[in-house]
Amino acid sequence: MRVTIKEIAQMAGVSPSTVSRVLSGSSRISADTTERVRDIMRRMHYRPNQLARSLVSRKHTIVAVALPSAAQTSLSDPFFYDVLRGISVGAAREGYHVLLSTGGGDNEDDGVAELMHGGIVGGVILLTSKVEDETVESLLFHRFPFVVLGHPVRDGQIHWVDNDNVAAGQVVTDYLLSRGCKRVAFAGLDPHYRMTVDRCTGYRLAQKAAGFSPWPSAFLLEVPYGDTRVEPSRLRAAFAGPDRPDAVVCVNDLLALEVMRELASLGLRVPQDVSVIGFNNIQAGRFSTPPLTTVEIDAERLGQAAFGLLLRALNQPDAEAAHELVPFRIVERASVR
Amino acid sequence: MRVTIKEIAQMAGVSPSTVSRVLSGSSRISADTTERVRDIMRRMHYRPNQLARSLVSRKHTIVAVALPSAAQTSLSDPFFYDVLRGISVGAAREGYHVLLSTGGGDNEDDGVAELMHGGIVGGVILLTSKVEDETVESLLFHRFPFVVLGHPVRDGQIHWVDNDNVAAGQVVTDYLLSRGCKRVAFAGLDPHYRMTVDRCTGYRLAQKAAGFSPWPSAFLLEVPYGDTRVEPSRLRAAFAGPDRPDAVVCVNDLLALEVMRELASLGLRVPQDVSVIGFNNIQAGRFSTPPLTTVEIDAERLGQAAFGLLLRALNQPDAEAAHELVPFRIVERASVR
DNA sequence: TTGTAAGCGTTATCAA
DNA sequence: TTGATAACGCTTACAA
Repeated sequence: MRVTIKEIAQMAGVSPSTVSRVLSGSSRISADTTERVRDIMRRMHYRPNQLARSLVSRKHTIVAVALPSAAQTSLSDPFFYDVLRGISVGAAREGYHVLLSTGGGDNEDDGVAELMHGGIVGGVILLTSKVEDETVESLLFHRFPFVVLGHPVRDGQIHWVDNDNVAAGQVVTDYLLSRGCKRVAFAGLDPHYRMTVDRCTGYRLAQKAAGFSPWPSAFLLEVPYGDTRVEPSRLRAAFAGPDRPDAVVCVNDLLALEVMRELASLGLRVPQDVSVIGFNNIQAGRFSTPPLTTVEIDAERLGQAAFGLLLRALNQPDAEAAHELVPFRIVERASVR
Repeated sequence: MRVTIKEIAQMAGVSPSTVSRVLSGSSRISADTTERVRDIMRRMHYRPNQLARSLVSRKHTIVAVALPSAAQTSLSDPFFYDVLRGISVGAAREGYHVLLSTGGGDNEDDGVAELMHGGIVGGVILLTSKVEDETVESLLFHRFPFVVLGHPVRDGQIHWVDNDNVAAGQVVTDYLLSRGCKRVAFAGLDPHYRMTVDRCTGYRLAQKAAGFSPWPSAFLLEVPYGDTRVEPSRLRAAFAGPDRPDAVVCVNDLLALEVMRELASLGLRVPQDVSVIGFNNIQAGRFSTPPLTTVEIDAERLGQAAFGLLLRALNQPDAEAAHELVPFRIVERASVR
């Protein structure tokens, strides 16, 4: 049997409420009793029962992280782990616990609804890359604290953290151009996913700003989100003639790695013939040949920032929605000439 | 305000206990009321408060995963992600939630103690690779359900899952020998970590069984657990003379990748001059040059198995300690000749 | 088949 | 500065 507040009270010869006050550091308790109670708590290895505690106080010490419904997908993307680490670090520092929610198996809304009404957690961080309106609407309706990781489409009164993906797309393209590339392709656009759209927008802005006449439409390689490779025939087509691209911006590292592989099989050398750059700075990019130049988006910091905003939302439920942009930086390796 | 069991009861014109019985699917309730109550619950989007529920029933719907104290370390090893995925998948299927515990920052025992006495979780899976006796003793003493992932030193009455690391070391070495390697080195032994010791034992057994006279002691490269590379000078020494190894078994992939890199800088070709094999099958191994031959230890399945055992421990607290060995297999790529 | 009442371990509101 | 007492939302004997 676990030791409870009552037993501590009895042993100390005080009432449970006094013990509770000691626990919460209430000032209006004599130093004497405080001392005595503290001592007994230590000796008995007493820990307050968090369940009982939050049941009555309505303060929660757990926050949930909602992963995209397909646990299989999300938990194999290193990106999510870095984010998760950031969240746990932030949470641990503030005495919070992190609950993993993989979407319950059924639909995602259901998983989040369960979290909201289940009473276990006080708030939730949505990692789901394609935030479904229904989920967000429902969260808002119930005034349940949440933060979205990734710039949502409807970004009115909601907390979110993200990189500035437009800027990132632009910076990356500028970088390529500054290294002498003249014809830059873009791989990985999926119109349904804002992140890919934003990076592509940046790419276009950079191109325009540099005064290039539009590149062939074959340079824009769409890839359904989550797919790890460009359809080979389309890639080959884009890189066929003499007017082929001399660089590719890839929307994530995994895609970039596969593109490099495909390029090699076409007899094109990276970076001599084609420069390649990715996003996310995954571990595998350090070991490829050549090592992949990429953008460090600082997923861990994204996670920490997300937790930070959630904490704020928890403490000041009526504060205005906040946003946070986490800086990124290019990691120069050898896949760009 | 969240809808509670009382309101449902009132709306249905029954008592709270009746609603509770409907909730738990008690048989002794008329089909009529069951129907009516169910209907109202649906319409009101009612969800039982898990906190209140487990407070009184002493049944928990959350299990914890205790990561090694240094969250930084563990959450950057892909192995842990795969394990985590396995655990969440298993948990989700059984209606459980997974709580991440990064060890609270201070010492690890403290984190686990918090979990035990905090009343939030019903059991814990220890991922901590170097299980500290104190933690385990304390868990046992309090009869708190737990499962260790990794074969613990003192494996008496405790649940654990693991690969058969001795067998794995043996199979891997046999594989190398069968491909014509004659002088096999071993990198990554750390006497404090059973996993590395076991794999090394297998390596030795295979060597002996194949009838080789003992290889030079320089072939045994110790590396502190967690370190990602062999000390370069020692590696160079081992691969100096004409009697250098023609193969290396590396205790994990990251180490193998770094060894390959180092070997290249010594002017040795993989696999023509030296064959390299790793463990864990991390993503980066697919993209190295040459792609890394490795052992798939099925971390995800380890995770699922761990949850399975924990579930059993939760339901039958007095059952005997169970162990489970998860099969492994060699993933043949190009780093072995 | 259903209701009443007690209690899970804590906090919070009154009084004292 | 402290102590009763009533919740929090639920389950579960014990009655009816």
